[in-house]
Amino acid sequence: MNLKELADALELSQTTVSRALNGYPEVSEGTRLRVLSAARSFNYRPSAGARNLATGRSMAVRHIIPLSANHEMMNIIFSDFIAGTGEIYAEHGYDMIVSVVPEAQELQSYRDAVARGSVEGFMIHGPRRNDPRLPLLQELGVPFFVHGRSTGYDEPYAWLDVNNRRAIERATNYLIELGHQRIGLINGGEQMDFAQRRREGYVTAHVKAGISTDTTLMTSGDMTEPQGHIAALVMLDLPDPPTAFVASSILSTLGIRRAVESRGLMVGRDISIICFDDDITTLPNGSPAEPTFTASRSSVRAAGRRCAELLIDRINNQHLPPHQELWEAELILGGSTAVAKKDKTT
Amino acid sequence: MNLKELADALELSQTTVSRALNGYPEVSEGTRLRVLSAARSFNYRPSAGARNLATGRSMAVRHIIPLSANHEMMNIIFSDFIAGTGEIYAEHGYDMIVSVVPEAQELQSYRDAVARGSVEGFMIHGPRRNDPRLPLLQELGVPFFVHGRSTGYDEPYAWLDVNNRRAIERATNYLIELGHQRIGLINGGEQMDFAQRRREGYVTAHVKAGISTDTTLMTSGDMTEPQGHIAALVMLDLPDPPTAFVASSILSTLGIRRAVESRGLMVGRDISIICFDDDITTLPNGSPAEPTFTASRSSVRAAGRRCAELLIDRINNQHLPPHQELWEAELILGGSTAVAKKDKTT
DNA sequence: TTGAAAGCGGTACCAT
DNA sequence: ATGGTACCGCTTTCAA
Repeated sequence: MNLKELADALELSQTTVSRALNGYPEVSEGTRLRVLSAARSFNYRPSAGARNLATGRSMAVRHIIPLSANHEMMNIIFSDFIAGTGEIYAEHGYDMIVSVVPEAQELQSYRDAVARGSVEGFMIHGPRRNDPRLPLLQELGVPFFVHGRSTGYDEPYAWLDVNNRRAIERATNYLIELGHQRIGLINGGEQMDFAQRRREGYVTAHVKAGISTDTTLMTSGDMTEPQGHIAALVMLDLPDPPTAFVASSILSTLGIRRAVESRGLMVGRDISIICFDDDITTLPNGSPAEPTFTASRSSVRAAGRRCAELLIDRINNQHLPPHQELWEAELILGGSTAVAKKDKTT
Repeated sequence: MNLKELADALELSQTTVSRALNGYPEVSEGTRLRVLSAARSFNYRPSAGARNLATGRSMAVRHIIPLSANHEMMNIIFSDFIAGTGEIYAEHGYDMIVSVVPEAQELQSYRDAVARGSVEGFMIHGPRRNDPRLPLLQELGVPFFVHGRSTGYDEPYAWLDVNNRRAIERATNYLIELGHQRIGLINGGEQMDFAQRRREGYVTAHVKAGISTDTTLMTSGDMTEPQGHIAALVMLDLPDPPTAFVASSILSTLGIRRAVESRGLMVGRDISIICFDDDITTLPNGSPAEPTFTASRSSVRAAGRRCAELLIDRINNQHLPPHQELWEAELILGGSTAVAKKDKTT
């Protein structure tokens, strides 16, 4: 069923039917009702392609995911983030196109999508320092929204980020206040901007407390269970091992806990852990009432929802200066932190 | 740059340019080369909407993800699966549209997408028993491909599934051969067809070995770390606890391991575990050389790739009978299984 | 081998 | 308040 057929069935012109369907005011209430009910009964939907062509709007946004040896992108966080964005897009009638492309073609994919007019805006995942995508999109003049930030790109652009530096600074500082002096950092891959910021927060807390940092206590990599496990084992076996850990992900944290327990130590008694908790649906941090881990928490799903809203705003208000939003993570007290034991340091 | 402008620049007709670009044979080699090089230098791409309208093909497939209290769909497995499908779609020039919709609107979303002509086919995730999506799509006459199967729907349809029943039967049987008599099943949500099949495999192995099953040793739910942890704790505290576990997910398995260790027991010595391992990128089962857990393994990412290929085949060959493909999981021997201790049963 | 022109299914301007 | 019609940018039939 297309517009012409619907109009014929109603003995009206396509114009009137189109207007009625799209909520134009100049249609009489009577005909509007007739049209609406006929459209419903025929299950009429305007053709996406035709509308796209006629209006120049595709009602679609694109998430381009590079596929590479570096799998940071397609990680466990991704599904919660796009669950959040997808919800909002659907509410606003937008389609979410997820393109998985070889890393070498990543930038060209942006160009192609713009040239084909298949998309009204882009969501940028996992920005790196000096991320080449931002100047490219600026040059292409297409709306985009960044989940995170890219240090080194100084033009104004639209983003939402968690205050990763402060979150980890606070977390680290909390451990320091508990008396910990040797704190291991098990960070995400430091090509990621957020991981850099977290490391800065970790370092800043040390500097402010007058504690020197130790590179043997700082590691980074893909945020997986084995990564946390291996990194923690190495640190625990140092001559002067850490009494606490700060971790970038709850997944790494599961590995850290295993390492701790395998050394006959107990988390929350012998060893403290604070992690960054993205509040992932399938990786809950214990129950809300009783968090397993003390954590700096910020829901990545909520972030997805907000990013999607802001991308849509951006699309509809391209003349406005880009909106930027910084979220503070929440420090959640769980069972994984305790006052440092004094037996080592005294 | 559109076709008309490109044609004008080349002093050719749109027709010829279009033909040259689309590889029609009647264009002379000379003009074809000229056209191709001009298209490249102008970075010309045909408008997606216009082409869609003219050809009736949208070059897009849709994955509809219901959003509900039941979050099984948007789980950690999802990201690897769509990483796989996305790769293939991109290679074939298809867009992957991911729609996240409230559960109540799920079926209507299929109707809408078809009516709007925005899609050439659907990928069906996580089929349940008597899944209403299959008859609906059959009725709509649109190509679809099912990752998994739906018991209770008897028309032929295209699917790819892992032989979940046999995988878990073999896993269970392996434990039985090691002397285990009390084996806990920590299954995924049994509204899912695959979870039902896994339970059948578990039961079958018991029946064949002449061991009676015990409902206190069978549980199901969302496949998360806490689920595995809680379920395993409950079973370990039974008067007659299991000496082994079969788990549906590596995520649950992490929780089981924690429960085991918290009772002062050791995995692979006191307690054996076999899990189903989807070979998730961010949840590797140890290293390939040294798997942490004995597991029944089948890569969900590879499945995604194959499903996408088969969906595209289906779209291009709708007259053919639907292709069906059953994969056998591979039994991987890891460090989590051992001969049952005799102290309890003798 | 090339070109003219009629759609594809809408939207939106200009009339009435 | 309603209708006629010229696009939107491409593909494809028909003619030359």
